[in-house]
Amino acid sequence: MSRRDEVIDAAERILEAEGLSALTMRRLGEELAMRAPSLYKHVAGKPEIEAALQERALRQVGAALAAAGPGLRGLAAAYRSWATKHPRLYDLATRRPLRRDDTTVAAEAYAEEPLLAVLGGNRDTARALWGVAHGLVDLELAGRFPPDADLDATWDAAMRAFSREFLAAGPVADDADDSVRD
Amino acid sequence: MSRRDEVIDAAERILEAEGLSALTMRRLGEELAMRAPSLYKHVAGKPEIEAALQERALRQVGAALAAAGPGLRGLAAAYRSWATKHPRLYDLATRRPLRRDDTTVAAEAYAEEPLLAVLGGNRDTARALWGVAHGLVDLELAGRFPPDADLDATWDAAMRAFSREFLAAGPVADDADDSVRD
DNA sequence: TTGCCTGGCTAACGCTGTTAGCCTAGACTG
DNA sequence: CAGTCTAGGCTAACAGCGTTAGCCAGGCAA
Repeated sequence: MSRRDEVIDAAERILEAEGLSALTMRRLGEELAMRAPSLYKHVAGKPEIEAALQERALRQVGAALAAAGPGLRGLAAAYRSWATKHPRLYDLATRRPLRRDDTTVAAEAYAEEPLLAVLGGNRDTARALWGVAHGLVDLELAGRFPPDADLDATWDAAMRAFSREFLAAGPVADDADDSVRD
Repeated sequence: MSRRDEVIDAAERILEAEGLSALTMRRLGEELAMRAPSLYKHVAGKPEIEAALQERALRQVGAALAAAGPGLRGLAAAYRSWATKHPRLYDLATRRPLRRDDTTVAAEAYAEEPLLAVLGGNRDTARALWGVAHGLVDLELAGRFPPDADLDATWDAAMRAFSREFLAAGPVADDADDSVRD
């Protein structure tokens, strides 16, 4: 494992355990038993570290989705579950612009794949679905729903809506209790 | 207008014109022809300024929604339009935890009102709808959709799904081209 | 052996939010 | 009218941030 990978590993460890504000170059150096400026021998700067973590997060999400239970609800549950288990990583990965280079774009495509598979390749509905999932997770993680909100019910409402839409829109095998077309 | 309000005004101006990274205490002082430490005579610290801006943003969103065109699609269009016109304010308002005090909670309720009005008071579906809208806007603002994505089509797919769900769920008068029930 | 490159180090810079402590102008009070 | 208090400015300074410059030891290659 290259020294650079060790740096990224340590960054991930600190981020998950102590949060984004603890992820400083000096703290990172401490974790690796070196001084902060020495990190620059292995890494261009903090933005590069963050981009690497974004890429890792995308790959992890992709893997979680690929291993998800069947259909729309399985996908949604896997998404929400991964995000709430790795809130800081999710936060870093989605709450700031993605630096689009070859590796991040590849990771992005990888994460998107299971969605498209379920949706028969319909990109618009896939994006819409991603939108709900991200929106609900994002608001939940930011503590924007009132404490007494029943989020399971909220997700249920959203998924009910979307499974109808996808049934209407194209070839999706989900919990088909309905067949609608317009 | 109190001196404190002038500080918040200046902060809003700087945020909208120059972005979050430009919103520093020294820059803010400059805008008000004073030194940064003097700001602390009017405001407890930067977090308070940010919370005040969050509250303003919520009120503005609420007003935009209240003035929106009819039905679900009007609401969605108004939401997206406000957010893309005030990306930095939207960002600040939604991408970090809300400091819940009396004024922010009141502002939150105010912003939520038009949603609940359209949805006949169903909070779960309202939250789900908020989730999609926020998710799509958030991903758009963060530049997470590929440059060639047709976001109008994406919003359309989402709104189609949701108008069906709401028709099914309860008393909503929207662009009713369908009637589904399960 | 000599030279070079890798990967550590210290010192320092300019930026951030924030605190301590000083001072002055105006208002209020005896 | 004199005295006091306070609101609201100021400078100096601190700790922490990301980052750069420049130095130096160890290992490897010619």
